[in-house]
Amino acid sequence: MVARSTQARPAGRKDARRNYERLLTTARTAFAEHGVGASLNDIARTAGVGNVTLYRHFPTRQALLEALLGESLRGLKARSDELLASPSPHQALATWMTAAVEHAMAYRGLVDALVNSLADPTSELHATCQAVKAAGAQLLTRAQHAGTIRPDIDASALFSLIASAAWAAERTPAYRDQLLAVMIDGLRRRTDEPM
Amino acid sequence: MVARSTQARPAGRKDARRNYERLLTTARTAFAEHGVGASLNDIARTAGVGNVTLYRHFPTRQALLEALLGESLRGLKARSDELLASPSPHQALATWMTAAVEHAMAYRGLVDALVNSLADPTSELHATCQAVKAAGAQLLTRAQHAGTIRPDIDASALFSLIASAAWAAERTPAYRDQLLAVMIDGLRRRTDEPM
DNA sequence: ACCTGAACACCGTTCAAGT
DNA sequence: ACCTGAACACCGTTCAAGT
Repeated sequence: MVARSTQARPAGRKDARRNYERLLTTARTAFAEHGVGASLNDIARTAGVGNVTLYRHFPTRQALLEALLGESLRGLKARSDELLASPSPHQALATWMTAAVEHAMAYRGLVDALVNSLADPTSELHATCQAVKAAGAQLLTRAQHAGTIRPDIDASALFSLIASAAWAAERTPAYRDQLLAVMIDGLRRRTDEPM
Repeated sequence: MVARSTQARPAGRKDARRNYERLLTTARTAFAEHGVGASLNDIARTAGVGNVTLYRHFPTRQALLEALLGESLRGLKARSDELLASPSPHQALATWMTAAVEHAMAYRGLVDALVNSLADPTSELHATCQAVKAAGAQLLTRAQHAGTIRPDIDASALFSLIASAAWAAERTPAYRDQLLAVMIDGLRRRTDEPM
């Protein structure tokens, strides 16, 4: 298990640390306003920093996202651990899926970045997304073992489902709960064939 | 009902018509290769045409997409009409949803464009997407009337669901059928509460 | 009427220097 | 060590002219 901390706040020169923090807070507001596609040059400019300084600290956009969201996303693992102790495996999975969708909607366009990074081992977000997927896998297999969730679904399919819900909910927020309800219901193991 | 034909092939000067056709075929292969985000300047260049010529024929990227896909997308309306005559309202909806997902996956990134255009009345794709949504609505309400589909879903939610399936399937094609199966199953009206 | 090449303001990325 | 401003090759869009 290679769970090394990605919280690598630089401990070097004082101005370097100051620039690092300024970039993070500027990026946070820029992403919140313009989505994850916000101009990086713009972020550097409003942070009062040369653009190359931004690139040195965060070589890619995904590195910046990891620095901003890694901690929160890794919180989904802790949430999963908690829920594993709850009485209803089915309800635990549903609750966690809802939380995961919320996390993936932190910024406009974020879901795309998350899904892309899961498919790209060189992405700085890759390990984080894999951890989220693994956290979901625990709850999924427990619910499958309990017999309430269809057994043909694997962790990757669950991740895709959550991502697609977040993607749609980002565009039509009014339908967020309904879309999630449909998907969670669709995961239920079929016991009847009435139609 | 404002269903005027959008097949407005220009009937003016001969070179204008030739450029129009060249742009269409070039755009088709460019979108197929690079997704709907393909460079428009590049398309004009390889079509052997000035970039402004492209913009005159197709003021926006969505206008180009409409010219390329409008006919095929409007085919979903015809398909819906056919399926309205089929014996099983439930199966008819499921079949049409599958077809709609396939249509939305014609080019990489297309689903995004379709969903955006549905929310934007000024888009050249707007009317086409609304027609698709309306086609789905017919099958939806028939199935709801038959009692097999949950009654709280409306046409917009169905469109969101189809779009999200297409979005996810574009990234993880191996799960396409499974994601669709989950969603279609989730639309089923709940008759039991076993859990 | 319809066309084209060049310009414009952007983008992410990389350069050559500065202290 | 760490920084910056300027350059590079792109993008979509618009310009001033051409025939």
